[in-house]
Amino acid sequence: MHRRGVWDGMAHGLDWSNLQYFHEVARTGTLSGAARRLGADHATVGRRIAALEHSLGRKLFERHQRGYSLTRQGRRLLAIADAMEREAARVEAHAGSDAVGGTVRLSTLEGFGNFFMAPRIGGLLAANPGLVLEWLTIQQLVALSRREADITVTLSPASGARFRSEKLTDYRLALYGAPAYLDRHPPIRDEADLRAHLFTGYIEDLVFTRGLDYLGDLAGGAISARLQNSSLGAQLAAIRAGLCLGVLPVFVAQAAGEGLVAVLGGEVALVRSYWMSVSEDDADNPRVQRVCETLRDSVMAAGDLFMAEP
Amino acid sequence: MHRRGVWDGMAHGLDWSNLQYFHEVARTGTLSGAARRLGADHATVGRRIAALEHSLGRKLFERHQRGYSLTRQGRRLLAIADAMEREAARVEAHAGSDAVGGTVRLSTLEGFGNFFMAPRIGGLLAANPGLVLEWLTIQQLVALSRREADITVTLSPASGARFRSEKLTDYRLALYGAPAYLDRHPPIRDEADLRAHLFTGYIEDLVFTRGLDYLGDLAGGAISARLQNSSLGAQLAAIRAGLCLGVLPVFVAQAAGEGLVAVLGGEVALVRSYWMSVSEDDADNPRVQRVCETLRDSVMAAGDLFMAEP
DNA sequence: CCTCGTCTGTGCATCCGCGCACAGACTATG
DNA sequence: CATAGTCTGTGCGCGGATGCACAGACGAGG
Repeated sequence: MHRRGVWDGMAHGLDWSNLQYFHEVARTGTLSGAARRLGADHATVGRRIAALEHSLGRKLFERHQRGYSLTRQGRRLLAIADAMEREAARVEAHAGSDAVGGTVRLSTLEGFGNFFMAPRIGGLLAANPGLVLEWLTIQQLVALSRREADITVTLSPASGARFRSEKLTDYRLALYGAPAYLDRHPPIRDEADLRAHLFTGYIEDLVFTRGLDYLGDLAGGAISARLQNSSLGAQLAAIRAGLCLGVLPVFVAQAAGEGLVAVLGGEVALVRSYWMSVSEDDADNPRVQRVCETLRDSVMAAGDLFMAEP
Repeated sequence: MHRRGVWDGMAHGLDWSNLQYFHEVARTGTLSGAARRLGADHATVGRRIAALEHSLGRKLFERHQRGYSLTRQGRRLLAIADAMEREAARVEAHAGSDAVGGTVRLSTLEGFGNFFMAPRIGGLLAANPGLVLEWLTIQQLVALSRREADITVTLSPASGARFRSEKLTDYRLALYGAPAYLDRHPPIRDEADLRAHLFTGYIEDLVFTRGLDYLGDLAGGAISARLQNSSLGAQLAAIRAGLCLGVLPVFVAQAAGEGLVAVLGGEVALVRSYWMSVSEDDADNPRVQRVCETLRDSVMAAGDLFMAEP
């Protein structure tokens, strides 16, 4: 068995160092400049770029006499490398702060957080004067690390044994449109009629969280969204303004008030679930428990709001 | 000059490879397991973990006879490494898709996107039947790479010469509360009265986008938010529900309709700006231009909505 | 108790990636 | 035209990181 060489790539996945080199070359535009910043030789940088291109099977740079310039595919990769760089920068920044005083960090999906929980969180703050709540509203695109927050609410239980997960509730989704939109179009009688319509939905490429690809479940998957937005709030706004149809949780539509009509009421029946997860380490922290209880109790008190008929 | 060694760390920043090794050890819990997955020897993995700890000056793992377990500081680092891992995974996933047919990717801040532009985007889609719009609603926490989208709307012009930026408009912000909240509390006559109140705002740690730290500008910086949320929509919901006070763009408050009263109307006068940036490469793409025009025209047509008095 | 399988930790010889040095090409400045 | 300062690309010799082998410790299972 021979040793692993640069050109073999790694056994599993790629070498993050090469991405780091790539990022620096893309930033500075030259091998030499990147080499200076990395504390390495330009020859080394060139070799690692070549290795990365080889392992991806793609040309990332246009070799030019005066430097390197990104190809189209390189530009796409740079967006990702940028994101990694941003994370890496946090290592040094956050290294000192050990955080935590009276703060609890909670992360929830947009629908549950903004349209259900936000108006109901007052009691918790009133009853606990020392408590500061840091609340991340996450969109489907950022499958945020569960370690980033003390408590997370997501669509599926946390994998791995380091977390305790419990189901909060199931909830129903339905297809909605605005009266103005429905008046302008012929009546919709069955799923087949849907194909002629304009839809909004999540951005397909970015759907990490499994279970948010609603439209695929409709009309045999023949529907796709021409207006794709990462935010539920934007989708709601577009539907209410009468631009298009879209799938919404029933409780979100109710919270939004007037201006929404369920299309094909009974036929389109989607159900998803909210799960609450808390890290094993924090499970017995009283503050964290307090917040968990509030979430649980609020869902309980809401009765059948989540499973209501549209 | 001697060569750079593992123990020296890098000249600038840390070695991403070491983070990759760290991530794998944290995941598997053993050096040997990580080594197998990485296609390396357990001795190598152990040395690199030691090097990372040395360069950070922190102990990341508890050495145990049966494996490695994370320390408290290691757990914090893992959250970051997880995020990097997630990005790295996209490299291989996205490597194939070269995207782009008739799609344009747009990213906007939540206020501008969800509360202004979303209801006004219908004409663009109607006039361009082939166009698919991928629309990222970004929150303040994710200072998303501008390369991630074809067009971005942010609070400041893009730095660097690779982008063309233009100012869309200034906009005004004011302090709002719900009638129910204001009725329950003594009248607010000047900024000093604000100190007794409960506020919502962005998560302080995560404010990357400069210019979203509204509360710091009020009452001499003596105010801080006990309810911190990364999403404007959630803050709006909390304010409307009468839980607290908060700063909102005036046009957002107007779009939200009833249930909001401006506090200290004239005195609290905050102004920010929206900038639209487009990559140099895409500037002459007709589809991209079409979307840019729509944004420009919509803002223009809105008249003084953005600078309206509360 | 013994054996097997797993884990970490540590010398040691080896080899591969590294920095170095130099060549060739282009630009800017005078 | 000449010179100085960039840049990339390519051999070459070297040394440090790597894989290997082995020791020691622990748990499971017969």
